[in-house]
Amino acid sequence: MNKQVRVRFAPSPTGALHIGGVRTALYNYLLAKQLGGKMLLRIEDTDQTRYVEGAEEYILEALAWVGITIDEGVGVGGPHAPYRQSERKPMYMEYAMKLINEGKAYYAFDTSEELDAMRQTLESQGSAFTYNAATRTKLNNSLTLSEAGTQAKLDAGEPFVIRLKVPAKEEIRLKDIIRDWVHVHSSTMDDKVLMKSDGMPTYHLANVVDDHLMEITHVIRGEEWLPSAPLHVLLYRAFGWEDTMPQFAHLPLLLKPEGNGKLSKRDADSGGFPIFPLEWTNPDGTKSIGFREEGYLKEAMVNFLAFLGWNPGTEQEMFTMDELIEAFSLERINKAGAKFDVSKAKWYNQQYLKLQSDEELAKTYLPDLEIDTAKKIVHLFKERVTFPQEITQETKSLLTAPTTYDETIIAAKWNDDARNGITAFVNILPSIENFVADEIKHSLSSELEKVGIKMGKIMQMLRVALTGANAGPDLMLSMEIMGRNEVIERLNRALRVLG
RNA sequence: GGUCCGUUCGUCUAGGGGUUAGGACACGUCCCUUUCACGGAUGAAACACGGGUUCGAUUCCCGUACGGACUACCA
Repeated sequence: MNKQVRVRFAPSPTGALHIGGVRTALYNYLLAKQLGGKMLLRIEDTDQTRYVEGAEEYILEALAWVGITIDEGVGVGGPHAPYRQSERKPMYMEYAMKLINEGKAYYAFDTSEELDAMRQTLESQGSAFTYNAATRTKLNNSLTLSEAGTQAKLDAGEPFVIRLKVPAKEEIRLKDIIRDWVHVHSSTMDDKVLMKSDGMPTYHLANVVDDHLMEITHVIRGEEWLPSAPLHVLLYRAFGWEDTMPQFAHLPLLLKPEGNGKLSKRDADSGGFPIFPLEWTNPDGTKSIGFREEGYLKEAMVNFLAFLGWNPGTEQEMFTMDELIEAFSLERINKAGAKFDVSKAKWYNQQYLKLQSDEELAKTYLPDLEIDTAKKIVHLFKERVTFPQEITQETKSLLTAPTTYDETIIAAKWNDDARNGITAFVNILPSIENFVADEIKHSLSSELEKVGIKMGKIMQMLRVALTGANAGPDLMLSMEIMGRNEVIERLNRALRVLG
């Protein structure tokens, strides 16, 4: 009997959640739901200096928007509360002390300035500084100090950090679900800081302790964590938790749409597309656009994101959340980073927009109009736009008489036939019994037949006269929506203006 | 610089020792249509390079190149 699957999404509240973070959360969620497990949300706020007001609320709202529900964690509570690391602060020191007492970690008194200086000089000589077995015997720590000397510093309240004593020569192996075995030699690793001088744990300690305590079975996170994963393995080992260590899956990164490098906010800004799920007000007061506000549907977002780095192996492109839950597998996630190209996201948006009911769209995007009219209009525009709010915009222009007329069409098509045809049409307009598309069309064609003009000859000009534009939705339906009087008015005006 | 990870059409990707290397987006052409869009059809478009292994490598191995991540008392 396998134990229950428990996964976690563990962001830092340092600003708006990046779209890549949403994908990470999604993959976690998909796995949990598929296996009947639990999805946890833990807030990793161990760096008070980077804490940003409102970020946590943002994360919650963003996840809720795309439909990722949290079973346990910040915002919902659970048996392992608290789920905010800052509120778990005392625990971490206890665990760090355990390591110290067992000789697996040690106090270090070197200041960041001293270490920086050392790095600088070594770097200028072309080599790198690593705080590890090779160097720690020459540095200012409880390994080089006498027990009394260490205690004296501690008693004097001198600032210290606690570092992990990484074994000198050992091959660390790590099984990643996506990348298979990864080997790293401990001699290339750092004696990473576990506890900072402010008494807060670093990511590494807090993460391992919490994942263990919260009984996490799968750690699914971005590839940027792969280099420190061996350290985490060492930590599990040091605590004696190796037998219950979670499985790792390091996700490929989201890359810039063009050029090289990791996707960043700058790329999004210059490319004119969002990188955040929701609009975000930066600490300086400026706003960053969000997918939701730009008109992306959550279904499109989820489908698009799921396919960035994963695919079902079939030719099915459209997946609901439930279908994703069913089809998802960590093994089918690929290793290479994916360039983030929004054109596919737009296509998905269009597809999902078409799937929405006319009524639903009418209610949210044309709330001021009478529902039946609104539904007709939605039907007119739904398949021609990418974003739902375009329906509102298009409707506004449909319902507003044109002030200018497309010059090129006028030059090419404004002739006697057009003039006579439209005039004849205007004249029979009042006599159309039922002012609906079919009847309008019927009346128009029979009237044109009488005066001997082919419909195709004047349709373009009729459109320009009515809307000013050279392209647009079905004209008959458009006229039905405008209403008889408006059509007559617009046509008369065009006749007058164009002469 | 060091460590680790990666590399199939422009993009997202399927495939995997013998295939006409498949699909989707974007792009071109055609059809549908009163126009645009939708839809349909169709076209152009890829296995980074060099060595092995093998009867045969895009697929396996090794190098090289290129790309990425990490290299903080940030996560």
